[in-house]
Amino acid sequence: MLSKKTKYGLKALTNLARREGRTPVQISVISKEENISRKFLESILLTLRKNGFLGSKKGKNGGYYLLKDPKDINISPIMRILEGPIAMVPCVSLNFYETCDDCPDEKACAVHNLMIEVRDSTLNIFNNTTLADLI
Amino acid sequence: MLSKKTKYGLKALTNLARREGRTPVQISVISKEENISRKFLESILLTLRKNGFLGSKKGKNGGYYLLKDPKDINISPIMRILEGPIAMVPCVSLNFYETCDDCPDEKACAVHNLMIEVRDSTLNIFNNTTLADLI
DNA sequence: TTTAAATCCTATTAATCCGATAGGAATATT
DNA sequence: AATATTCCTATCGGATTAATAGGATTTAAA
Repeated sequence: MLSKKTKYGLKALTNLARREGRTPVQISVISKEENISRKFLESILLTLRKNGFLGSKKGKNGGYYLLKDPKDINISPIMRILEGPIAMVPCVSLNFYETCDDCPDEKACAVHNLMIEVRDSTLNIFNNTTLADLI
Repeated sequence: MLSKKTKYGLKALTNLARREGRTPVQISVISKEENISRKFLESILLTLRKNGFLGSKKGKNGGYYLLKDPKDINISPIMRILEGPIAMVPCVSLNFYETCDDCPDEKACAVHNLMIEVRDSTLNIFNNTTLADLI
């Protein structure tokens, strides 16, 4: 299941992507438009900014804005920052790999190989989707 | 992320599928072979049996066994019983549908449409995979 | 017929994660 | 100086997860 954090993050990003200019948009504006708890959204936008997906401006007339053109923002890294691993098991994760305690031999594990398939097909979608595609 | 319940359930089922006959196999045997907590596995096998994916025999020499040939056991319904929805958001789930509180219009939701794609590609894999394929 | 071996069933627990909230510090504009 | 905003850290309640406990029930075999 996708966390609300990820869902809200994506919605906020597409909300920004839909706008014409790059003037900062305040949290409260996005919060209202997308029906997202203001405080929760605040923490989400903060992590997106810290990870280089958003710029911000403090103080009056401040807010958040996209740093690049929506068509140049791929969603895979966004998914990884907000949701964590794209893979369904850590032992097939490309960016968050962990061994399994129970598995003596990964290559022989039925679940492992199945989940590689799922990971690849999901990743294929994400890698070919930009914010512009989401609008 | 795939729950351990699902992972263990799939491993237990493939363990049974790998065997020749249909004689009951005891929980403790599977538990040792697959490195799964005995009690936890017990509860998993119980739900699999209650949902028609396994047969069981009580008492001495009892245990669990597959009811059908592994090649006739598709994993999609197993995933749904153990893991719940295959979709990443309830609003695109075929079997566990729920509306979103925040979304005024599903069809216009960027996340919704993206997650339909992911659901379809994942489901395509599950629908075309049987226990026999997992071995 | 007794004993042992197994599943069946319900309840409980400890730990973790998630969504949300609180409250003030820092900063920019007017 | 006043106001509006992001920034930051901390916390909370509830849900979920993985695992455990303990006994009831059933079956096979000695």
